[in-house]
Amino acid sequence: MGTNATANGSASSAPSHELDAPPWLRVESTLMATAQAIREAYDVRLAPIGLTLSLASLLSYIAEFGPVNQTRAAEHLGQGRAATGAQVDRLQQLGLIERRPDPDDRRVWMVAITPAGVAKAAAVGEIDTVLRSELRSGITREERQRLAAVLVRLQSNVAVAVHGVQPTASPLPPNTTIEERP
Amino acid sequence: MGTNATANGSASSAPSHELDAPPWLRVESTLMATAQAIREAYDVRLAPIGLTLSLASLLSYIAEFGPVNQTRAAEHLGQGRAATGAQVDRLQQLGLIERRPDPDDRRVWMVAITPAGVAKAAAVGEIDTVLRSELRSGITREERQRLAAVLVRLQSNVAVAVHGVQPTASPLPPNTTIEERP
DNA sequence: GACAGACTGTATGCTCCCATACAATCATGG
DNA sequence: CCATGATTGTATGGGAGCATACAGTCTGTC
Repeated sequence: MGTNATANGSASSAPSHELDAPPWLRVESTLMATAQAIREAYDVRLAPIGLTLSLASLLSYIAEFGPVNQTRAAEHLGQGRAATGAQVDRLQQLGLIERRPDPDDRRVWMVAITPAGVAKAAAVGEIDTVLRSELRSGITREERQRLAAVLVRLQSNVAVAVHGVQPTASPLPPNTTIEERP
Repeated sequence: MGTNATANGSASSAPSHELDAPPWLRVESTLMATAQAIREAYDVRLAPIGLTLSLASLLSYIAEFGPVNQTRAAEHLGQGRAATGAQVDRLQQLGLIERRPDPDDRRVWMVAITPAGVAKAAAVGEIDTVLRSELRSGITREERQRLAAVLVRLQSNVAVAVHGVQPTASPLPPNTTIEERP
């Protein structure tokens, strides 16, 4: 889980309990806990309309960028094709998207949004706007920008640490958007 | 996945492709992607010694804070008891920890570290130190502190958004440690 | 034109976690 | 004492994702 408190102040038991935590992972730990908490918050807010964060993300993508094939969508979402295929199945069962054959390529399914999907996507957009504004309360825009910059730097360092060099034009660089609009 | 590039510069296809991304989720998206990348980096680095991030985290906790029961460990790691139990099983199979009956309470298993576990925990510590220093390259300490502060604020906002009020002394506030040592 | 290679979507097995339900055990009020 | 409630650890079913393997299809080269 991730809904940890912010600073549990005065625990009742040990006094020097504040800074024990895992002996390693400090900022990194906070970062990962925060990410999970955000994911959870989105899931909670999206549950009333019957979606999860990943499904809503896929739906929004299809709603905005016309019919696409699944590989494109998977790359954009930074997932594998298998996972995306399963998500497409579910969205299709919900009647929010539909698969159309590509006349030019009999292998691919073009995934397109339905009218019901358009409505759902609008609802997702509203929920996102509201939640995001709540999450950003008390955080200035400059802070967000600095945060994003450090995060990007961190991602770059991760890429170097894992793959040796940062992937220049790799097939999966979608989520790297940085804040630039209010 | 999370090993996204930092800024994919000039894609070959569309020119205005840089800032499209998911129409919602901006800083939040970057945050979550970064967290996943970090988790992956730890998993990659820990794989040679046969551990995963969650297992290593549990092992380190047991190594540092003597024998504990599983519920305590689960709370500290911010997980459920079931997941922790499974992890304890695996660490026990690896001979890194052992379960001892609690003489005062026949329900509980006190989880204690073994000599092999001590050695493994030391290896984990080394890996963590090295990787963390790599991840922090090019990021000043002040930036990290600001980052942590914003993250804590974000977590607080999430708690408010999800639970209405931030959990004051909830039973799971462990990961919230903030950077304070080099 | 035919064939080796690349690509799309899917199926399978694996990992990791949660949420619920459950048996065993403690703790407390009568 | 003993019945009721709480707590510990576990079993089970589910969700979500990955990596691999696979069949069907396109594409480039000879």
